Amino acid sequence: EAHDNAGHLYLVDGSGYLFRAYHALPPLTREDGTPVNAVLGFCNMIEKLLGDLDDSHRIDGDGPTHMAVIFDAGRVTFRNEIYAAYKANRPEPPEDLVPQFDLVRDASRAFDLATIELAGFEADDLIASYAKAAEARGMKVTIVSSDKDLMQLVRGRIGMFDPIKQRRIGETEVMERFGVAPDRVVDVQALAGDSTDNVPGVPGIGVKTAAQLMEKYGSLEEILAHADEQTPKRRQNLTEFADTALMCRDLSVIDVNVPVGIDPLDVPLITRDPPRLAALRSAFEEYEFRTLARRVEASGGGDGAPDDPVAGGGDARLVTVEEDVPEALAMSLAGGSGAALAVGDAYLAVAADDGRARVMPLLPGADPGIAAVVSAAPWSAHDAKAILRRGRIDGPLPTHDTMIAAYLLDPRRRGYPLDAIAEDEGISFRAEGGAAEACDAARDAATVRALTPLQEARIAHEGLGALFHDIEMPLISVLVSMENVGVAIDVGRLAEIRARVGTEISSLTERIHELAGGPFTIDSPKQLAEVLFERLGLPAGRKGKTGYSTDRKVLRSLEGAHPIVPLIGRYRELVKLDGTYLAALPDLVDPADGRLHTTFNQTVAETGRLSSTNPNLQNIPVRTEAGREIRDAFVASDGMVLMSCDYSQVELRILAHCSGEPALREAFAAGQDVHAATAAEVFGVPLEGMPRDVRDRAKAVNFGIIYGISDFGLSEQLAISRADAREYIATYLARYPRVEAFVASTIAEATEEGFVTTLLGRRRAIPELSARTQQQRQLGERLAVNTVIQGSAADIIKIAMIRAHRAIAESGTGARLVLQIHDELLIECPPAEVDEVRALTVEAMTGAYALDPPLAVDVGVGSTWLATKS
DNA sequence: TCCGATCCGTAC
DNA sequence: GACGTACGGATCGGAA
Repeated sequence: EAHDNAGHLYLVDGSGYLFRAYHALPPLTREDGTPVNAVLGFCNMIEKLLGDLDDSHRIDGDGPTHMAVIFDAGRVTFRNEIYAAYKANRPEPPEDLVPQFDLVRDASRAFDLATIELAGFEADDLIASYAKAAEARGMKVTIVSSDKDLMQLVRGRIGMFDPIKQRRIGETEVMERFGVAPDRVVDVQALAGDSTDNVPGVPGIGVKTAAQLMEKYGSLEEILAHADEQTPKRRQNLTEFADTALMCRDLSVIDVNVPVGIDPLDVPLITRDPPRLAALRSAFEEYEFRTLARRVEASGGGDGAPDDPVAGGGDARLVTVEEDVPEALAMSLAGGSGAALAVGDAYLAVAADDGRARVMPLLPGADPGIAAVVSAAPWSAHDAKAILRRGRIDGPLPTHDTMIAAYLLDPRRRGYPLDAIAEDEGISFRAEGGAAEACDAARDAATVRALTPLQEARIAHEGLGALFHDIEMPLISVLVSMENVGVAIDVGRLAEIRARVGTEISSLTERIHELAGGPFTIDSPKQLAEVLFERLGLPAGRKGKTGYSTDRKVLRSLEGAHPIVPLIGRYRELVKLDGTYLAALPDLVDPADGRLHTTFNQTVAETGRLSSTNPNLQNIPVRTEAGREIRDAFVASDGMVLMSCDYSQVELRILAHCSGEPALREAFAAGQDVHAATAAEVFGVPLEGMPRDVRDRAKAVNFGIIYGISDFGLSEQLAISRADAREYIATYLARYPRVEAFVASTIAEATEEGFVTTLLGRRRAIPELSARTQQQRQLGERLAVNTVIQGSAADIIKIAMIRAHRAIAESGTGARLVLQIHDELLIECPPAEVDEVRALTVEAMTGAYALDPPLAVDVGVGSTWLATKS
């Protein structure tokens, strides 16, 4: 505030960066054999830093006024007097790095930067001292380093910049990393240890535990004083390692007043000084850094640094970039036939018909320009959902999305980056006339524009037009809406469950270690196998690539053989819930509205299903009691209820429909329990008084059919012999001959055509069917059958989502779609409107496709997600 | 320090 | 070798 004009000192951790650069770059020598890879890395970093800082200087007036590069000098410092082993495990520097120490100091001076080192002190100490001195003079300080040891210095006007990750580090980032304020980082490190600095820490305590303890007790001393409140093992460790921890903390503290030799504040930063540029250029030429030398030359000439002309590819088409404002952009698009859009971090680009691209700068956060442009004319884009979300809007929809089109044309790809898709179609653009980021956006927009007609033609040719235009494209705005709405979660409830689960995990850990005869990492399958099968002598079962399996099936077979086995099972269950849900979900709550906002991915699953990430809300537990507690923490927002609408047996209904199997269709028509009906058919057991386990076996067979059955898989699932499994399958197919025919014809057709097709025309190529090995071909057969069924179900629920979204919107009710979990739609609804919303959603879902047997939907209402499952 | 492979376990 | 589709956490070991 009062210090606006005091200046801004940048302190570069030269030694830290030199080592990083050395390891990051391949060996590289000058013609005379001198190694220079680390010097090159260093120069590139400084160059980038100065370039970036020019930008920031221009944008917010926060650029550096002073800059110094600090190096370590010598390997022995005053810390070795305190602790002889300090950094003792740090190896001698590699041979080809040593000669670069001097070169890099020269390079630093060539940049005309204050270049500082002092015998007996680490760079960290010098940095801390200068930072403190500058702070006292009211200056801002930025420490340029990736070294976490320096994070303790962050406070007020002192921040960090990580040149590797290119991000600023303030107090918030330090809190994220260590769970405590910067000035307490040393306490956490003393507890958790740090292998790179040979700091041992206290066994069994990592950063997370250390942060929890700090949260509770406030300081290392207090934690040690209250060791008796911990579990026995931890108490012992804390007591035993108390002295080490205290010493380590003292070693880690950077708080030194170094006798300053050169004051960096005496060296103001000059970036565009001609003599400096000349010196720099000659230094680069001496190192034979030709690219850097050329860049200096160019910047000295006064013109902006030109892009590498080769970068865009030899035959790339040229797009000229022009900056514009949203109003003008929207005006120019109005009445036009369509525009291709691309959004980068900072720019929206629009490709026009004349080979030019207009770009407009975007504000951070919601930029109203996006809404203006997408509303002005028909548009297309690559990943339109991302653009709509960037603009915080859910429409108007584009007419074409190149990412989704590419997915429909080939759902087997691992990803759909625009440049890769374009390259496959022989499309290549380069852009000129704007900032690098603007050019990137412009190039993407031009690419989308060129790609669109090619894809449209292919979509039509493959019979994918209806699926694309009537299902996948309209689905985009449904997904945008659902992602924006999010789902409410009771964080307090989660914390309460977590506390309970944590206690049980601790006691399980203790008892397991006791029974094993000593501590080990239970989470490590390798160590667990060693304990179970060697130390305890239990019979080992299956082997994987690296050793004996310890998965649930193996553990179950060991039940009763040793008391440790059930404890491990329970431990696994709770650790899974803790790590995957209880610990992770609260961090992903949006502070703006206290809700979880997942991302639905429309182009990942090869069958056409959606997937959900960040967090994945399609695998929230429901099967075990402990898991259900987590589902119970998903709640309706105030004054609303949750409504869950599930398709009943949708995949088996699709199987019945596609096969035309009368017995199956009749079972559905009669409203029977289809698994029980199957049991009656296959095992000859009367429906009345059907035993649970018989029904369950039939259920497994039904699922087996859907997954593409094999005797091996079914035998594993049911823990029966392969011969018995084979028998089950044979009987099933004999009782349901049309299912057998459907499976056979699906495989035959897939083999013939090379792909399968779902009810709505979605395609998936199955190259496995013409593979060399029988194993691969059998996999192909299973994929063929499963894809038809799972993919058709995916098509149908996507239609249902569009219909339900529209029906809800038109109803004027306050309901809204919240989640899709493959065969379920979760809706948030005002209680007074439950009946209306239930009716219209059921209609939207059952009417999505004329299936025979018809689609059926089960609905549950409750105040939590769990409660909807009556 | 980072990243991929592996193992394991949640969901439908 | 392992009945389908996903996502993600933890460990471990090699590479940068």
